[in-house]
Parts: sequence; C-alpha cells; structure tokens
Amino acid sequence: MKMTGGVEWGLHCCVVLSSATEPVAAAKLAELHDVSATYLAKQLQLLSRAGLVRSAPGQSGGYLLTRPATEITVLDVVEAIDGPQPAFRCTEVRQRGPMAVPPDRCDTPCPIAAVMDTADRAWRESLRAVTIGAIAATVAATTPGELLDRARVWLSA
Amino acid sequence: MKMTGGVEWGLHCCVVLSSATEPVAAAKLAELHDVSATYLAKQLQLLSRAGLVRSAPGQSGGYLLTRPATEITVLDVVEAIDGPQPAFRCTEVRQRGPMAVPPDRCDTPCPIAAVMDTADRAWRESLRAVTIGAIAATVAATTPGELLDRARVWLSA
DNA sequence: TCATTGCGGATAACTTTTGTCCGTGATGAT
DNA sequence: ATCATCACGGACAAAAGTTATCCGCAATGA
Ligand code: FES
Ligand code: FES
Repeated sequence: MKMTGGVEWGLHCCVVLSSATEPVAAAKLAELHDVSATYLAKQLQLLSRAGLVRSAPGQSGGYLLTRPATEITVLDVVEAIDGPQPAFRCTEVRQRGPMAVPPDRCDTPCPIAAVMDTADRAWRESLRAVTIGAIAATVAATTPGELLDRARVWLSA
Repeated sequence: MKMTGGVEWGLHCCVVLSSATEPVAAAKLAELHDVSATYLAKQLQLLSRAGLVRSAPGQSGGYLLTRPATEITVLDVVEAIDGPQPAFRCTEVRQRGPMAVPPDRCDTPCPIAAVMDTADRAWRESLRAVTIGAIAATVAATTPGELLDRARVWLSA
C-alpha cells in the first residue's frame, strides 16, 4: 500500500460508473471530477487490467463496471491502483551486522514484521468489508434527488 | 502513514534499547544493524523529540528508553518516525467540476474518505495493541540465550 | 471511410525519501 | 581545565517514486 492520490479518483469513478447504463468515456469522467484527463486515463487502464471495469473502444465507447457494484469492494479498487504490496517492507535488518541472527534461525518471520503484517491485514479487511455499491447507496441517501438526476443527465449528454 | 524504511530501524533500535541499562550511542546501534549511521541518527532524533527515548551527550552518552518497554506501543514508534498523518488524503474532488456538490452540503465527510479513515483507524488500533516489551519478550523466547548474552556483551563493549 | 476512443510506451516535472556533511553545544573522563 | 566523545540541527545532494503529458497504434461503431 503506497496510497497514491489516484486512489481517490478511481474510487469516485467507480461510484459514478455504478449508476451508468451506457459506457462513459475517460475524458468525461475527468471533466466531471476536474482532474487531468491523461493521468486519469492511466488509472482507468489499471482498473481495466484488474478486471474491475470493461472498456469499449470506438465511438460512444468508454468504461463500464464488469460486475454489480455490490460485488466490488473498496479493497479491489485500492489494490488495482496502488498494487497489492503491503505498506511495510521488511528488509531483514536482523540478518545484518555483527550480531546477525543466522539465516537458518530465520525460518520464522521477524516479530516486528509480523506485527506490521497483522496491522496490514486488519487494514485490508476493513476495506474489503465495504463495497462500491454500499458507498453509492450512501451518497444516494444523503444527496437530494434533484442533484443526482442532473448528474445522470450530464453524464449521458 | 507513509511507511518509510526508517520505521524498521527505529523499531529494532527500541527493542535493543529495551534490554540496555547504560546509554547506547547512535553509532553503535547503526553498526549493530549495519545501516547508515548518519541517517539512523536522524530517526533517533525523531524518537527523541517524540519523548520515546532520552539522549545523553558527552562521553559514554547515547540513547535510553524514557519508559518501560511495556509502555511503548509500536504505534508510538511508527507515528514518531512517519508522522501522524493518515495514508489517504482526501482532496475533496467532489467539490470540483461541473457537478460539484455545494460546500454547504459538505458538512459530512465524503463516504469514501470515511471508509478510508475507518480502515486507517483499524490499522493504528492494531499497532497500538502491541508494545515494544511484548516484541522483546518474543525474541527473548525464540532465540537461544547464548546469542542474547553475546549481544549484550557486544553492546557494552 | 473516418472520427472517436482506449492502450501502451516514452518522457519530463515534481515531490518525497534517503543519505551525507559540518558546525555547535553539552558532558564526562583525564 | 582540557579534550575527546557524543547528540543536535540545518543545509545540502542523490535516488526513488509520484504525477502528468504526449504520441503512435489498434479497435470500434457511426
Ligand atoms: S528484520 Fe525486518 S522487521 Fe525485523
Ligand atoms: S472527495 Fe475525497 S474521497 Fe470523496
């Protein structure tokens, strides 16, 4: 987890896409969020490679979710964009220096690395528990219907 | 959380210091772990500013924990070195672009940011649950006493 | 046929991390 | 008192990672 800024964009795009029936072009998503179109395109390509969204080239092409939004977790999106590597990287300092513990005694992971790994798991578990659909439901419940309609119109315009 | 590499160093140093009665010089800690002495010095200064370790200048000076190792959590060390900022930074994209939600409706945080914040809390909670003392106990229980003795001798040499 | 769109690589600007260096001041050993 | 040892802090430089742009290519549907 390196938590790049693109995660916020990707998450918001997925929420938008969850209420779209026709493909939405990357440029449109970029304009909607007022962010760099070329850079957002890259993030969308990552989502595409991860199999979260489906892309359609050609006129009236664009992006669409591959599954129901309730089957896409926040963790899916985060890992698609930031990669699956944990935030903490153990460099095995214990195997270095004059008091290095011999490699044959390093079959078990360093206790410190174990703690960090447990925390990383808790973090991922927390993100896995929430789906894009749940987030979309929250925004639908907390924003006036008029705004939602305007947004839907703007998207297909 | 940006999870810099110095965290691993700082954590290992704290574990070492937990079984030290006399001050240990930064240069000694660096040699022990075979890492850059000048850079490790910087991390130790961060621990010092956070009040986790106490520094003594002059000959036979060095670092010592300010409290019992069982009262220092892993989170304390991580936040001292990496800072307290959460990994995910919400840039409020929802307030930008043609469909921006008006600021007066942004009294509640974006649901996406809320999810990330919950996950960050879970991560920190997990790190807060483990103390340096607990880690030291684990290494003491899993490494042969002879090695531990040699290390203690080397430290005070 | 052709404009539109996504894909991928190359590239550059920018920021953060990582690491070094040196002068200063404090402390204890001699 | 003197001196070597050590922490401190700032300035600085190298390396890595990020954010962002551009271009040629291939695919698609109007
Ligand atoms: S050796 Fe990497 S965390 Fe201990
Ligand atoms: S506006 Fe920042 S996460 Fe939604």
